[in-house]
Amino acid sequence: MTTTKRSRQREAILEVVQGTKCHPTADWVYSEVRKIIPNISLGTVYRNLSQLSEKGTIQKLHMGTASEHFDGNPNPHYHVCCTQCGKIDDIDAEPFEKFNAWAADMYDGEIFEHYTLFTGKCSQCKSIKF
Amino acid sequence: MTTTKRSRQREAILEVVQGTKCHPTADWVYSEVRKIIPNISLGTVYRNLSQLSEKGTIQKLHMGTASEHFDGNPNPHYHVCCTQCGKIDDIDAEPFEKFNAWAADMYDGEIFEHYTLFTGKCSQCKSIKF
DNA sequence: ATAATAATAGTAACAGTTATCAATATTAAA
DNA sequence: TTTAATATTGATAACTGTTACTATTATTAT
Repeated sequence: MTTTKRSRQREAILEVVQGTKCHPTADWVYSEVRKIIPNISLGTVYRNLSQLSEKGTIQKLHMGTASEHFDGNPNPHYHVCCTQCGKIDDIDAEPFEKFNAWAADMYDGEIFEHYTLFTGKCSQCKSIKF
Repeated sequence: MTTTKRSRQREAILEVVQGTKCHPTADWVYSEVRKIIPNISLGTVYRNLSQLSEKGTIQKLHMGTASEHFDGNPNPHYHVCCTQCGKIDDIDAEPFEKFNAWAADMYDGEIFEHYTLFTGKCSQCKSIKF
């Protein structure tokens, strides 16, 4: 098992991901990190985002879109995608375990976990009169 | 709004998707449809799978993998991905509406729907002794 | 200091998908 | 039935997000 060496790039990437609630894509992280390390390469961003999510420091989120999103909060929690503005909000709550039990009841195999994405309307969009 | 003309290609594609429970990718559909129409092009398969899922005849499933999967059953239902063999099983049940209510309770916006993928072990893998 | 090697920048390659376009097939109307 | 209009096709190029490659640089343990 290969040891890990620190790098200023990885630390900057982690800071960017942990410093936002926007659940960014690799490209967004790249453009932000370049403000700190202008000549960082996109490959480095991808490499470190993968490494960090494999280590469990951050999360990789599959939003059903072309590109992956990342979340600086490694704890399992749900997300709501606003159908109006596209914003991804957190729902900070423990996993809804009853759901697994409910599914297991209708499935002849075993159920381990569930990955859920909610759609909805965020509070800002909700309050816009039109 | 542009009208639709029948095509033997689209009908073959639909038959293939409706004729399997394996939740195939475009590539799998392509290789199957070629048994019926050997010179069909991959672009045609993609084009029709998109069109059919936009029309609501089939479903496009985001499995969090590189390629999209399709489901000949257009009715909303859940899926379980076996962590051992990768098979995607159906759970034929109505959406678990309580889940939306539960989420709405902790969210200051509105909740419309949820998309869930379960992980687990399918019945075949479950029965294998090792 | 030095040696070992993890990480980098830069770039090419890759996979899945979408776009382009001339030729073909389907449909509605004459 | 021809004809005209146009949706669809096969073939292929282009595009996007991501990963792989490689020589160079940075980090760490000795």
